[in-house]
Amino acid sequence: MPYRTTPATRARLDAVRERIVASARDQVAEAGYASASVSAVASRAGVATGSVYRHFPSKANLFAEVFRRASQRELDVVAAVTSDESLPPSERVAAAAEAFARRALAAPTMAYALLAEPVDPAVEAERLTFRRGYRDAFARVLHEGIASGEFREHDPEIAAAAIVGALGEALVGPLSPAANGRGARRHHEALVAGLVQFCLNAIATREGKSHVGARSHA
Amino acid sequence: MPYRTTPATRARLDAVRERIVASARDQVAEAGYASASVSAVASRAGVATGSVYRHFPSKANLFAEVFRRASQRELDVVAAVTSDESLPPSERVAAAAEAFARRALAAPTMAYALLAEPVDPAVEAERLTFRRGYRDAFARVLHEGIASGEFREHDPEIAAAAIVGALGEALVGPLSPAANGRGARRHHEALVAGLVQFCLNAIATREGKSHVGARSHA
DNA sequence: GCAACCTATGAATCATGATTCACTTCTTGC
DNA sequence: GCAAGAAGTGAATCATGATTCATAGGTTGC
Repeated sequence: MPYRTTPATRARLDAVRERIVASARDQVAEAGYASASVSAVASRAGVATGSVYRHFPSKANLFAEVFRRASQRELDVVAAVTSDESLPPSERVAAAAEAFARRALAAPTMAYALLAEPVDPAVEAERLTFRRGYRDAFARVLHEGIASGEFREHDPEIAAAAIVGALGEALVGPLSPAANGRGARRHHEALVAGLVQFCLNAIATREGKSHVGARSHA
Repeated sequence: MPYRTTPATRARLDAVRERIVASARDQVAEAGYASASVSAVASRAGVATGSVYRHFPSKANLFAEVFRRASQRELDVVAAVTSDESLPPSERVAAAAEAFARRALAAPTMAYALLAEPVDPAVEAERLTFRRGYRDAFARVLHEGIASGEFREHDPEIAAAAIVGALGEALVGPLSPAANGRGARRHHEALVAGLVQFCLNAIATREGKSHVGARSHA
């Protein structure tokens, strides 16, 4: 048997695969999904177009992984906040909304791609999965808050979906490619504060303290 | 001058154009934008593929018109409600949210196409225009409600965008092609009521009456 | 009926970009 | 160094679906 892949080769292969994923991610982060053709990604990664297909069965598959990883990172942040038992539910909701918005505004092209840019159906499926993840994360803390009396009676699933939608929609304007350079820090601060307030108002009972803190989760 | 288009010919031409628009609309309403190829629309309208191009410079242009008309009808309903001076602001918001949700649920495939399905950039632009329209309609009534003290102090633009997003996101699940046949009337009623309540809570001051009426705007 | 000149047709063409594949270039174990 | 086989290459191929265009069929005014 004159050839058998050695661990060293395996490692090099893995590194190339990783470089392709990173290149795809960077391409999306810099210029959006629309700009991310297979050959653009390949040449950015320093490999030939065809080589991409030695590591991924299809473009859709590659980008599903790219989106999955990027979305997971975002979801992890939000989920960590919503399940932080050291805080009362209302503060968790506020901090999670704030983290979501702040991080999106800090990486607008990527956020737009993850949230709203037209993508392959397979990638869209990935997106839907994470939307549900956000919904679930919010739904859990809403449930707790209702049980503790801190939040009004309501269907946590519906309210959670509404919160996710409210955050997404209010951010898509500022994030969209059309809104380039217009976003002064000033606007962003008001936007974040307004969104946090909106979410809290929608769910908290009256006496809820109106947290608009500046805890950073970026 | 042996030929000059007569009014009769003009009328026939206009009728064909209209039939093409209607066919395109019906195709989207029945099977979504993805199914609406130029030839599908043409054959549904009973004309040849090429004939479509005698009335529209491009597919994007045709569908921009289709989306514009359909969206305008929806927006008109919502705007009529939000500007109905015979009602207090909170009831206008509630009725508008309810109308939006109910109408979307009544025509799910079309609603999904108008709200969330991937479309041509030119059509997407049309969609954004109408999103802004909804936002403006809500923003106006929010502004009034704030002035009258019925609503909390807040930035009407941000809250309006959040309301539009909340409605859209919470509806997209039930509307999406994946959610076929699952939607019992029962669920829909709870969803509509939940959404109306969410929107009202988000903006009204505490003493606001919690309207969950069944006024039909379908 | 006829010249002039629209309108309709739908198969062929184009454009885009993903995917393939015949070939070249490494790696490995001996 | 060499044979066996893996990995890399990138130009050619494919797929999809919008768009064009040479041709056929209608209208109009006289």
